[in-house]
Amino acid sequence: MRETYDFKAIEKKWRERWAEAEAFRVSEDADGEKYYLLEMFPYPSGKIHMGHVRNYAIGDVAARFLKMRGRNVLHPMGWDAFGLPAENAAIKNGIHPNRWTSEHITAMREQLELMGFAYDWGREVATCDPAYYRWTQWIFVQFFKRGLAYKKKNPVNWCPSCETVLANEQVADGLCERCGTPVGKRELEQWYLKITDYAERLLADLEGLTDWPSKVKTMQKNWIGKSVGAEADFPIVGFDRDLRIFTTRPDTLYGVTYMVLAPEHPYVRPLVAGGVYEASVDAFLEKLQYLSDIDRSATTLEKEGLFIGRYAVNPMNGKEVPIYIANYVLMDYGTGAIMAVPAHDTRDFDFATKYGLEIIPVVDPGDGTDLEHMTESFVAEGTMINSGPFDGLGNREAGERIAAHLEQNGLGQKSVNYRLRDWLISRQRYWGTPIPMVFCPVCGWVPEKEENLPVLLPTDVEFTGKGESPLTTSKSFRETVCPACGGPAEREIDTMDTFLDSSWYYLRYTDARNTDEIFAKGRADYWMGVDQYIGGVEHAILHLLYARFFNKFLYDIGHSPVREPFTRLLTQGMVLKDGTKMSKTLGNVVSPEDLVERFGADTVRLFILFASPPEKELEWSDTGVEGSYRFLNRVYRLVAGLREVTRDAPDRYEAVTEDADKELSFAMHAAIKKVGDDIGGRFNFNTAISAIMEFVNALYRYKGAAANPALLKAAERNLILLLSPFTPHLCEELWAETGHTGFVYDEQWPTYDADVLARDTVEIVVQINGKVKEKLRVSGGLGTDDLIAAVNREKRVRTLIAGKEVIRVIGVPNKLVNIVVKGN
RNA sequence: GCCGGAGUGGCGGAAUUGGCAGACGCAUCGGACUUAAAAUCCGGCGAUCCGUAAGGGUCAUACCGGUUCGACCCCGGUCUCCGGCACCA
Repeated sequence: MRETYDFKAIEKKWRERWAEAEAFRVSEDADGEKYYLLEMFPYPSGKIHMGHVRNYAIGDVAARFLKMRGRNVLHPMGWDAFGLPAENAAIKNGIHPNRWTSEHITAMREQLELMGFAYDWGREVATCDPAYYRWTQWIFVQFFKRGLAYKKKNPVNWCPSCETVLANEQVADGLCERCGTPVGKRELEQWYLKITDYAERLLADLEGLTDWPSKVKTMQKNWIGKSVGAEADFPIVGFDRDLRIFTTRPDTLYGVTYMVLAPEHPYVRPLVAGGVYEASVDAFLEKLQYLSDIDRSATTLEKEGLFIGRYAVNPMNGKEVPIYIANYVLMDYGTGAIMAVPAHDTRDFDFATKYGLEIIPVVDPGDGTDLEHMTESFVAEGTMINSGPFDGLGNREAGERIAAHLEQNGLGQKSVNYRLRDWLISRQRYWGTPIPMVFCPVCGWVPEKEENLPVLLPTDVEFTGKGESPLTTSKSFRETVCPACGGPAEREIDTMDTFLDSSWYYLRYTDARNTDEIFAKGRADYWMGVDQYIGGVEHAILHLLYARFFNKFLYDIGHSPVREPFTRLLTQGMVLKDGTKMSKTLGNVVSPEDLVERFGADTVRLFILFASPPEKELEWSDTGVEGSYRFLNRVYRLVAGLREVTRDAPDRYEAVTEDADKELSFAMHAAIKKVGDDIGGRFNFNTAISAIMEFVNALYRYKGAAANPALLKAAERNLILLLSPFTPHLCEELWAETGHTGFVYDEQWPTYDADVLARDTVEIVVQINGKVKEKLRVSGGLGTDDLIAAVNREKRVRTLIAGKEVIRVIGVPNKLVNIVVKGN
């Protein structure tokens, strides 16, 4: 064994051996209960960053650990390979996106392999591969066949920089989530997926995800945004149609003092046409047109509105109230119209105050609030007033009864609304999955025949970065024949949002090479669901919601075997430098490659797992990395130094009797227990590593004592096993150097002996009035009474309580005795 | 504004069920080894007070209060920071 830890030679050697042996291939036939461990696959940018390293190191330790615990672990990797950067490179440098992407995949795969991650590369997928996107298209066709994919003309979010439309989910604060450009509106005919049909299930099934962070569940819940209430029809004076509104507060119907329509509401024009209000309404609408989406949606924006000269009739009491249009009512939620109850809604209160509108309280908080002169709206629970037959009821019950009254009298009905909108999936880009639809002048929109899939991306396109989808420039692509009638027809030229590609990849991994079907049912049945999914919290809403939606759909049509795809979810924290996110613009990026070059992959893996628990943010520390490197050297030297003693020692050790031996034996079993519990339970890798460090420290202390070679040999062996999931290259080397054959990865995880951990004597704490005064050694395992008796016998304790009145004594076995005394 | 989460030494962080606060590591200081340095090994290291010393006292987990024999942990309130949503009727 060499004197020093030559990580370069060691890591290269074991990488090659693993690859040769295809050590990480798995199949359904292997022994052991299956475990599907998945990390979110990366976009092939060409370079891995610390976030990737952290994400995949967490997964890799878990995978290796579970494998050693006897599980049949599926741990695949692939590429979320469609997307804008490749296309932008094509526009800028004339490289075809396909070449750009495959080169970047190759580069990144090498970097991942350099880290020593145990993937089954035989299942690698790339979403831009026709063998993959064929099935993305197939899923789209299934959606279409069941009426869940439709094309609709609508004002859509348009990013002028990316030159494409965006889903609502991809607009943050009115800015494009990708590039930060303010998003505008365009009227376009686009494809949508009816995710709203799944809103209720996506919401309800969150309940069952007990091993998901509550934070993520809350975010999804808020995003789906379920509101329970009622719709009601308000007749409009002198108009032939009723105005339908949605409210979550039917209890406040008697407090309605005006109505508000969204400016885009279809009734607005007919209601003002030819009248004196037409000109001012036009002016108001024009002004709104010029407002960008950000300004329009800002909460800080002053509420503005306009009376349109019409009145509506309250269906409950016949009261006539004025109709307004205002910038704070949205067309695409509810019915695009509201009843305004300023007494019990903050927004309505603001508006009413500004325009001098009537305020009628109908819910009394019952705390003496002066309802005649309200200074703010009252939105909490209370007792009904000014509400005819409903006076005196609790407002909650009144709401139920009023909603029932509406329903019975044909004035409205109970209703549920979701904030979730249908998913706009058309993108006017080249580098994505073609939408497999054909427009026939006779048959309308027809899906491509399933046997003709995939609809391949054409190669004869120009990348100008302007205007419509680059697919329009292809001579061959657009013209086709109708799959239904065989007549001349045109292909859809938009491609899919890349989020569709990543919404089902976890299913494809179960049978990644299948050319006949999306995946064999038996294989998905065996592997699904994903037992542990790991990724960044930035995907808490979009990716995870879409993936759940796709899986539910595939479940409904008999393909996915599970209702929820991801049983357990871990969202890892960001890697920070100097308290902020690493970014090129800030120039604080630490390159994994450089660090691997200087310290080796094992050191980087160890540090990134040791510095912080996985779900927390991790502050990067260069000196901390050096510390991890020192530790691995220390381990290497320790094992090298022990060889002399352990080489010829027996494999089993007899019961230990010497004190020093007992200490080491205890340290060993304690480490086995702690490391196993910490990895197996809550993924507390940082404390697991601490425990290994303590074990190493104990071994260094022991080395000087009269050594028991057989015990040392066992300790050496267990140390290597415990450390191996974290620093696999080093441990394979040490495993081989200590005379073992085969991969340490294939070994059994060690077990501990509970009897060793139950020590003969334990140190217990003696407290007086809750303050630690003394520490004593007593026999282990004493019951409460025996413990107290033992403590009472101690001279030192009797001195402590001499002359004091003992009121009470509390004993906690193996821990402490607290003596409560009076006086000092 | 609403909804989450978090506040512990110089720093990253431990404390698994209410039971020794600060494990482990980083930084730093001291010692050994060395001609010397690096590396390595050993040791000190929350604050403060008393004591020459051995040793002992007091305070301390953002802040205020409560429950309890005992609180970083549970309860009520306040502050700060981070994240998500944001005119969704």
